[in-house]
Amino acid sequence: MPKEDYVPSLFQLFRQYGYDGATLAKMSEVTGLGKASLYHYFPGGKDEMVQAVLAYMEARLDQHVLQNLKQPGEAPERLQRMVEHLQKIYDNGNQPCVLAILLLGSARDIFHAKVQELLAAWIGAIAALLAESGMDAALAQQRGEAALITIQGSLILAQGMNDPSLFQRAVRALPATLCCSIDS
Amino acid sequence: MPKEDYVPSLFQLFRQYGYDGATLAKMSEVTGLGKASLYHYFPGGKDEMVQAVLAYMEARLDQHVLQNLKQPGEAPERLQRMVEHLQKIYDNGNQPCVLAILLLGSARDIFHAKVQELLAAWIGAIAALLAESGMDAALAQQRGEAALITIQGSLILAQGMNDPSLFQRAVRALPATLCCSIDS
DNA sequence: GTCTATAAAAAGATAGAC
DNA sequence: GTCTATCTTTTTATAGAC
Repeated sequence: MPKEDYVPSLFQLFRQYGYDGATLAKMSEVTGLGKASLYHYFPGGKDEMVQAVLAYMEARLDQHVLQNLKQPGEAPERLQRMVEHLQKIYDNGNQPCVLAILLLGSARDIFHAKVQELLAAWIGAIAALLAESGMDAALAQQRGEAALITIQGSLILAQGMNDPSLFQRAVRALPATLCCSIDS
Repeated sequence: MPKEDYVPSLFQLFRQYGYDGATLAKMSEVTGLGKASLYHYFPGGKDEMVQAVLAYMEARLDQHVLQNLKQPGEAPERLQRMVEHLQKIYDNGNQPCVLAILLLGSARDIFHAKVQELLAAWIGAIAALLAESGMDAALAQQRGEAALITIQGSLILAQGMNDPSLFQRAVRALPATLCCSIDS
């Protein structure tokens, strides 16, 4: 089996338990591999596994989010497609974001550069879309940041209040809110 | 020394490293106490320390946030006072929220009930303030949730983009946004 | 490639002296 | 109340057989 086959399980594990909480014992459990076999696929150990997980997240973002933002169509429709894919990636608000959990906690320093890169690309793609449809560039950037604030914040709150609908409602409102011409 | 004197150091440690990342060695370091002394103050070990940290967070929320929301005055002014205290608690966006880091990761199940209680009280206080100034109760609740989404999301993004001003701008906009009468 | 076995280090926790 | 010393368990990581 190519090692990519094990990455989705590890992705799920790291988003749920974080860097310190995801032990080799749990990895062994979710992949069905012995500890020694994990080191066969990932000689660098835990850190290399997280890098693979981040690469997997990057690919999902590219395919399912950024690509949709670049498709033809009106801005709200394109944002609408992004929102639909977000629901899948975050299981309708039931699953946390792996970027957030890697930013908080002791692993922050190790992976911060990559996480920042992914967040910046995401924000930039939304800003580009809005600017393309006539919005002022600075405002478009602000709105891109606001979109990520809403996504990350609603995921946290959905976890905290045990209410995934908080995430669903928040992201469903995004297409209209981001394109809205009034106020800051 | 009463054990309360050590809680602020532990609070700082847990918000930075999370449950799994905050080891007894680090606790010993930040408090200046030996491991055995930590168990003298907190016989229940790590979990009891986190509970003390959450109680400390609850007290800060009560004193600095909820109390200000209940003071006399117009709604935007009262929200403004909350925002000023938030800047202190989160060090102008440079420090993460202990509630968020305890929600993400392996400790979620242990402390979820308490974290949910604190989030709910916070949301409820904002909703009560808005309802008091004439807003529809359901909308006020939505706005309270939106406020927490913005706070938590902007803290995540401030960490991720290494830009505390993301938090500062987001929370400074809150008083006007929450009281705004248009749209949803 | 996958396993068993094992080593080495770190973490959580306790006993008992002072 | 604080410490040193110690113990137990967990975690990370590797060696080597199949």
